[in-house]
Amino acid sequence: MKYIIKDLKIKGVTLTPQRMAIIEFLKSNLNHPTAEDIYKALEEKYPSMSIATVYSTLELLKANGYIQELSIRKRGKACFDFTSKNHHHFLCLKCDNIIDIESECINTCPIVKAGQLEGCKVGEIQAYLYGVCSECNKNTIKKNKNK
Amino acid sequence: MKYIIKDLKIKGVTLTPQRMAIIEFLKSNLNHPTAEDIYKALEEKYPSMSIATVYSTLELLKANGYIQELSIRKRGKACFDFTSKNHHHFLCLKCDNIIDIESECINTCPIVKAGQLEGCKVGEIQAYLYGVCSECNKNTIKKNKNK
DNA sequence: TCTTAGATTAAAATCATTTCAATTCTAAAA
DNA sequence: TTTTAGAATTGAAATGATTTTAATCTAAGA
Ligand SMILES: [Mn+2]
Ligand SMILES: [Mn+2]
Ligand SMILES: [Zn+2]
Ligand SMILES: [Zn+2]
Repeated sequence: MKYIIKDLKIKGVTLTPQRMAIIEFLKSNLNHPTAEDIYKALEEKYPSMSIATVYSTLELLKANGYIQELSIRKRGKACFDFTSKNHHHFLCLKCDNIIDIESECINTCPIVKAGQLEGCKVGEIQAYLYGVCSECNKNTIKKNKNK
Repeated sequence: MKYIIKDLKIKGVTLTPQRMAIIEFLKSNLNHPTAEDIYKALEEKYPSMSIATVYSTLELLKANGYIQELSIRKRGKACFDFTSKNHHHFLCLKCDNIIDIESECINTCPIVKAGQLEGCKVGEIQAYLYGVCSECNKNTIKKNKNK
């Protein structure tokens, strides 16, 4: 974790209290928070912080490869993932929770290696699955029983 | 193609000229147009058409499973795909073109079948790849040679 | 013809994100 | 330590995609 701080310093990035707080928050909240989530969580401790700072810091962290931005919510807010590791995501359309899915699938995906993308340089990959999570499924079953 | 018209009629959906035009446009423009693309393309023939009609028709078609909505552009416009077939998408970050990638990968993806999603009901799957397309790569090479 | 539900429209509203100009902070030089 | 220039932060305004609203239109049935 500390390596980010060191790393950013080496790159000449100024580590302001606001940036530190945002990094700290992301580090301990791996549940894919939105910019607003971060802003609201920090406003008690940093009442003067602006949402613009949150966005610019997220941009900075993304540009340096520390976080990933997900556009899993169609027409909704972006959310952020404090990792550079490739993995899938599942969005529950009932409770809006996002579940991480670890998988080699993406990296070993035959498409990326050969096939329809000759000549293309592939950087980022995001796979989004949509449905109803097990928790919400349980609740649905309960409700049906009560009828 | 005609089956959609028939299908929608059976479902009791009114097929207005606007809706027909939008369906027709989507049918012959499989390059993932945005709502605005559709609106602009049709405004000559239907000068009175509203962008709200485009959005509501897209919603209707999506709800009935005729089109897919892609959120591949982070913080950008949604775009639409006149197919229910599952496939990947590649977005070129230089020219903004989207390339279709056919693949069994998604359906046969081991994650979906077993693993971390027990109890979850998975509906839609979208995989987005980001990078530079072969065309844009060529241009980059040319530019470098001229230096 | 009259009625009614649904569809369309233009305009206003919403909401996430970005931009802007003014102010404040940081870090390095003097 | 003081100065200073550049970078970061702030609050507010602007932007842009999408949604909502209220009025109007249209087609089918009574
Ligand atoms: Mn994740
Ligand atoms: Mn496609
Ligand atoms: Zn759920
Ligand atoms: Zn390209």
